[in-house]
Amino acid sequence: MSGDDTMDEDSLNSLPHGAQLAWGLVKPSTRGPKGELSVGKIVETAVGIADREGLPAVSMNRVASSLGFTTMSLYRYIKSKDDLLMLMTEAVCDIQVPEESEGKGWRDQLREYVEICIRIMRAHPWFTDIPIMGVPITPNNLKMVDWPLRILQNLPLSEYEKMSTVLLMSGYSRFYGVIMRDMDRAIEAGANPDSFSGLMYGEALRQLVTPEAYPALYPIVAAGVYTEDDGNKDEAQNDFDFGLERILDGIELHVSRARA
Amino acid sequence: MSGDDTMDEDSLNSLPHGAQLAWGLVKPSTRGPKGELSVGKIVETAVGIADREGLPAVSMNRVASSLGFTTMSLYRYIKSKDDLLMLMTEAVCDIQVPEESEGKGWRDQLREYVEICIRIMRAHPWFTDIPIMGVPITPNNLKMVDWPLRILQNLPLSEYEKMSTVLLMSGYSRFYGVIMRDMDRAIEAGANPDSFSGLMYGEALRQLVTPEAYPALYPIVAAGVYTEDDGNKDEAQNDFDFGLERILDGIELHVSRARA
DNA sequence: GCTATACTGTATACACCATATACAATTATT
DNA sequence: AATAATTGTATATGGTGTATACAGTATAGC
Repeated sequence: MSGDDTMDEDSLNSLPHGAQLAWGLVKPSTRGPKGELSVGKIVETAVGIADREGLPAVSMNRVASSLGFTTMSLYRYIKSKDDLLMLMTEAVCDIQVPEESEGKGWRDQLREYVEICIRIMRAHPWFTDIPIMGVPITPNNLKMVDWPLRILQNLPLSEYEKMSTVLLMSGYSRFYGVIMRDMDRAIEAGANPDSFSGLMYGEALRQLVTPEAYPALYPIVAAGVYTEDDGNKDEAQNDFDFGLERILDGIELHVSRARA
Repeated sequence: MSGDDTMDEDSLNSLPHGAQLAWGLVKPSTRGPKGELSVGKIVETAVGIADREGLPAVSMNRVASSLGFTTMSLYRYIKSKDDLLMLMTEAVCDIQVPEESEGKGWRDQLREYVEICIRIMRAHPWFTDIPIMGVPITPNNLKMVDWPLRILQNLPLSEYEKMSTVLLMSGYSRFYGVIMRDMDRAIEAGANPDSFSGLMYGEALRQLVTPEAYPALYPIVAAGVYTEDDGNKDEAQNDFDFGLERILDGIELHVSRARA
């Protein structure tokens, strides 16, 4: 009945405009000239700029003029810049979720999940520059929640625990995504020889971090383990794997306890 | 000899100006009128504004006029806004590291570390709005690295593993700091009745998340487990504890393996 | 087919933002 | 007393997101 309809409409309209666009809830208009632009083109252009020049380069003006239009034309398609940012994250999360690879156990599958999360963040270094506004509410982003939940499906965990586990995994991904993004940036800056971008922080810290004030950190800084902006990727990979395996171990332990 | 001195000076000067200030490396000037402002006052004011009105409210103009000065006066003390942000994070990390509480084991101590990290982020919700520019290089922030390293000191882990573990713990803290910050914000917005701030997302998602497209997520959304912006803090606390215990379990397992 | 309507892209304007620069006032050193 | 450094300020520049008003255009209903 129509009462329900309007109620549904209302709750759908309460979504941010970006989310409404992502879900295909915005009806295309028939009257008036058909738009030469499109939400898709705008988002694609914005992602391209962000990929090449970083998130700060993505201004409404920049995106519009890249497309050969004026700034304000974008607002005929997108209500605000926040909506654009939401759609950008949505666009790069349009991945193909692997088939329910029967052979692999949940550990391998979770590793795969984390790996793909991080691949997204490294392919689009601006990704983690966009602050988390809240829980995912757009289709592709929700796929990135549904997928790991499916991996955990047959484990003896409560739904709260499953959700917690997914949060844990995605949090770990995001955190290391940030670290690897920073590392990539440092390497890139290092490749550019005339930007000495503070790779000498290590030397400065070696002077400032005294054994008295920082007894546990001192040997690490002294050994150069702390500031390896030099791009020792293998070590970062080891760090990453180490943490991931600890988390998986912890989950496995919990699962085996629950089974007993 | 003077050659070494200038080299040291150089490496110290390579630090961002904010870090130089934090380490007390900037010599006060003798000539000219003594400043009526001070770096301390500026940072304190900025932190106060951010605490009360959020990070976007912290503009150079706002900070300066709060102190009764003009915008540009701040630049006599601080080179850039980035430096101000760095000093803000430094200021709120000026915590007292607990004594080497002999009674407690490393698990309890790590829990304490995470707890304090999160307390900082909740007391200063803007904290996690500041993007991580790189590895900590200021005194108080380094204390927050030294402390957990000290907790791990006597465990049979390599220095790389210790560093990885600290990264893991601080990453987990930060991730949940973000979640709890968002939750606090949602509650605050909910307390303000005329801002219906999208607490109806749950209803919208219940329409959009179908069992076909999101088989594993569907029951969670349907049960209302997913979107509890309603401020069910206990559940968040459970989620948080659950993840933390899994991580600690994983570390403990690794340690006991290393011991064997 | 005509008209009313809704939509398009644009131009202009506004209120911010960080910060470069020039300047007068002030103070310690020479 | 003269010099030189440092302070706070006023002004200006080039950026940001976006509200608003407007002219042109394509469709819907008559």
